[in-house]
Amino acid sequence: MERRTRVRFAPSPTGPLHMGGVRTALYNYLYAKQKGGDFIIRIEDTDSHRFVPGAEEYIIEALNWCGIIPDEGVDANGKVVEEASPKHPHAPYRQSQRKPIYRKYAEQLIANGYAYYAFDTADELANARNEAEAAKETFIYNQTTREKMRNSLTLPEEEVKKLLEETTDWTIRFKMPVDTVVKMDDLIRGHIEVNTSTLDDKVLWKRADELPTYHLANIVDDHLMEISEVIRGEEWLPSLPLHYMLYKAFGWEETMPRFAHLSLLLKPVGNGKLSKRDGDKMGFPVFPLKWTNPEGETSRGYREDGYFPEAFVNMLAMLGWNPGDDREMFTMEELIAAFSLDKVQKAGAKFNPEKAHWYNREYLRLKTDEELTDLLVPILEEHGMNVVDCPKCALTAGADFNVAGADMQKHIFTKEYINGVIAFTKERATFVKDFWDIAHYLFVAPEEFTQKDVDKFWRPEIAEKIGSLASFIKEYDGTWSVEALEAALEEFIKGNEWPMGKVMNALRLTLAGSASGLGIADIIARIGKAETLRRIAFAEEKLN
RNA sequence: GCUGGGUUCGUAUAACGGUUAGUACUCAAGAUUCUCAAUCUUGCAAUAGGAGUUCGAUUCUCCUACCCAGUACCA
Repeated sequence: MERRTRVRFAPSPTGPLHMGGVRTALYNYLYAKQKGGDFIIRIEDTDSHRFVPGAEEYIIEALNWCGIIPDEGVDANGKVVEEASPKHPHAPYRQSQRKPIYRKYAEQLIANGYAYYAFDTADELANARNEAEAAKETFIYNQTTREKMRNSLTLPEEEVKKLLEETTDWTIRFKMPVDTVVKMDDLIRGHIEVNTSTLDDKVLWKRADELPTYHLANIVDDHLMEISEVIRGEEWLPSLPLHYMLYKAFGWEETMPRFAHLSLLLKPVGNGKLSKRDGDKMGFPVFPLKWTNPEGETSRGYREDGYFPEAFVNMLAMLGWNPGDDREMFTMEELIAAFSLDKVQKAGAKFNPEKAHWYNREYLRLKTDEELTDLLVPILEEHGMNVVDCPKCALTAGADFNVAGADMQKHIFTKEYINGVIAFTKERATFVKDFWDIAHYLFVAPEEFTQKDVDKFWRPEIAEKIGSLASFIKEYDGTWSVEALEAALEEFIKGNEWPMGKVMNALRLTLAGSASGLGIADIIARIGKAETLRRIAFAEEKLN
């Protein structure tokens, strides 16, 4: 029997989506798209105490930034769907709004002997745990202890009835069978067996807020929404037997989804899973987008740090999955075509920030100069630069453009100029914002000079030569191009039998403020003759 | 503690039971250049340990060690 592929990503809106969560969503999405199926978003907000404002919106925006677009559960405006429609037949997709659905399923379990009412208060349970702890044991609410607790299995029928009507803090618990081996299959991990005697009687439904717990809501909704595969984090593996038992108790074994448990993302060094703390300490984001929590604390995001979404997604996809060959660069389309659950790694993957950088650099090189120009313009404007589309448009009245298209005095630059800067500095950058650090002196003249380089290169015997060099540049009337200038400078310096390296470094110091950086001819060709002479004069005055 | 999962260079990973255990990132050296990057070349570096099955084990089985998760009226 052919079953339509329907998978879901079911986050809990208790905070920003962690990059591990993004990976889970991504794998679900890739799987669904490859099979021509549906990728559904469902919000699991059954814990009324842990709701965080803005978290749901954040999650959807983050997935959207990554290009992980849901087919169902979220509408075109990025809102979680509340009203059923042909495209979203299972609305609402927020579990808190599905509240009325769950109780009858819990009651059905009781009617069939798979669950029972439990009247133990939070205090009673806490006491039982403390006592067990004192005796160096772990309290577990299961077949060995439920006989001693207050529930519908131990209390007289009359009292149960009374408590159900008169109290509001009871729960419905699953009655875990004794000594039964649950045989499970995981798409990634293979066959797993667990004995039910090691499991406890999980709470399925709470009278206090009339909401189900994760386990009940999850099974009921996956069934109702006709989910074919559940791809989720490894933290759920221990509850898989319970979920199998629930499908069986409901009589839904025939349509039970297949399960795949993904390993966790681990911290780059040391042991343990990746946490926000690691990111702060080592200088990388753990969230896709910047997040400000209700207390006002902010966490950096990949987007705000300057990562391209394609690079972020590509990097994430390769953490714990491989295509079976040596390819490393994948578009979303290529990922969809190549993805396979049996190539997903069983062990947890340590996140490597350096590889993330590498991916961004590769994607930056793939962008055209024009695309990068558009991305760089806002950054230049933040630094006080003015960017115009063309030398002749209205805005540029009064500007005096050099041959490269820049007015260095008024800080007005044409897009063509920026384009040219990007073209020859592209392979030095990892992020778009790097262009400023790499080439800021192609926009503004240096006012300070690196002391270390001054000490090393601004020696009297060299400094005196810079003056003659300035005269040479002033008199130069050849082609104003990188190649011609480079040849002319070399000929002049070598012709005078001056030390090439020392003179050039001293010259770069005057032009760029530092001895290391872009090629001399590259700088001069772009800033123009007037600006070159001005900078040399300024440096001579300041350094001599 | 108990239950479950996991273990190939520093990291991510490849290898029908038969390879000099491959690739990428990082790192190092060399080439190149006016410097710094970039680029190119080369290099460093791994099957957790022990038994067993087999002609042969990274691959299959068991034990040990270590790591991770779960052990909530949280998801």
